[in-house]
Amino acid sequence: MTDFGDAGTDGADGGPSRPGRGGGRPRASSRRTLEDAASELFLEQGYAQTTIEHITQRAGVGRNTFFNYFSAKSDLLWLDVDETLSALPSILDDAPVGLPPSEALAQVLGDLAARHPHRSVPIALSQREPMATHDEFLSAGLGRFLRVAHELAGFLAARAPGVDDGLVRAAANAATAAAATGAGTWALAGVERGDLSAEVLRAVAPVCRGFAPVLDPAGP
Amino acid sequence: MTDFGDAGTDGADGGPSRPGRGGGRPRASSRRTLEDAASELFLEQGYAQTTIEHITQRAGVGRNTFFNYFSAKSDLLWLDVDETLSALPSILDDAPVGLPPSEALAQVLGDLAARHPHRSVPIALSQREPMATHDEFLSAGLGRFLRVAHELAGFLAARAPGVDDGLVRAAANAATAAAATGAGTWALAGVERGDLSAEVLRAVAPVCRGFAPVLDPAGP
DNA sequence: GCGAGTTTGTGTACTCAGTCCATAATCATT
DNA sequence: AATGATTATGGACTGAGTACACAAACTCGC
Repeated sequence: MTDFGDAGTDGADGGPSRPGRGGGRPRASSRRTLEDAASELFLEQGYAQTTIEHITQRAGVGRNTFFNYFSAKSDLLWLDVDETLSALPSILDDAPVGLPPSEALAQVLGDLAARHPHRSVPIALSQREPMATHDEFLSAGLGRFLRVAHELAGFLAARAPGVDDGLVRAAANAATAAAATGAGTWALAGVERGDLSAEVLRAVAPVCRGFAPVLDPAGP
Repeated sequence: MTDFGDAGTDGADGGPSRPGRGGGRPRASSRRTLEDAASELFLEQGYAQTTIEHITQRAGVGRNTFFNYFSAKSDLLWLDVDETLSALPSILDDAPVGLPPSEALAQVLGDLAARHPHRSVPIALSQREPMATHDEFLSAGLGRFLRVAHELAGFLAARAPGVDDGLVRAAANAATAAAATGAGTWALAGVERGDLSAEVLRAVAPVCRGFAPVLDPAGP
């Protein structure tokens, strides 16, 4: 359950707090090493069969070091997703102010999807069959879902003042659910998947259309 | 992670499989006892501080008996919710066939909410502050969300043949998210909350309106 | 160089959820 | 009774996550 705000757009760091960089023992370049070891092991034997000890052994570090870089095993399932999601705040800032809220909502989610690296399907989904609907997968997924929805709700509340708070949150949650659905169908579409952004927009558009009369100030 | 199909509309049983009832050691009426013990303890000391051993000790049964009735500690957070959700299949069956799919979707969710006992706020939400966004809460919540959404998607797919499967799932997921949002605001609305069904419909209606042009056969 | 402060790595020990398995208890049926 | 089915229970185990103390490695000021 990392904060997904620390994934960094460049792959430089992440992991323990490194505020001013004032000295101290240097990292053993462990985070990337751990990610790679975990990816290998998940491919070889599956997520459930891979223990944290396995991962740290292959990475050549102690077991506790794992928790210096990740707060849960399930974080490993969403590595690329977290990096993409970390861009959400800046995308929200960049959204043009002239746009009606319902359209801005769709555009923001489309832009976020466009930022995702092509062909990068999260391990969570490649490991979906063996783990079915098991707890870690679900917990980690909903945690991310709620964070996105919460940020969107704040965005909408600022752009659509005066609108009932319950409806704002309903719009944010429904849009997030639709976006996640679109991303899911894209990820599971096999080798020749199309554009992630297009798929997300296709799923989100009806939701935004439906909430337009509620969110937007005055219809045309 | 019980199947939430076994909660039974009458409070009779639930727990281990009891297909034909052909004899065998009778239950020590433990399920209800466990529920009560857990509720007391959660109120007294909070969810996180209450271990399964505490619950079973107060209930006067062995620790393993707990897992005869619940598959996870987090099941205790959603007791009434599970009972309400178990009515979904029959509600789906009873939905009038003449209705356009988008309207049937809204009606089904409203009917489901209407079935929920008044004033019954799930423990999950009363324990929300102390446990914040902790894993068990999230995992259990998303599991239930996905089951509802999956059933709705099947319902919609049958009622709206020919519609793209991705859009059907997007509609089901978005509607479920909106419904859950409505239920959440209702539950957190304090002492004088209004009608759950009305709150759910208010949140779901825009989603269904938005998906109407996609789902319904031929607009007027 | 040398110590002070800081950050990361790591070993030990612990709690607790959840699983597995063997066995005892209690019923209905024959 | 003997049998079969079902539930209760105890013991042993795995593995995630936490807490804590301490060692290792670096920077900076002196």
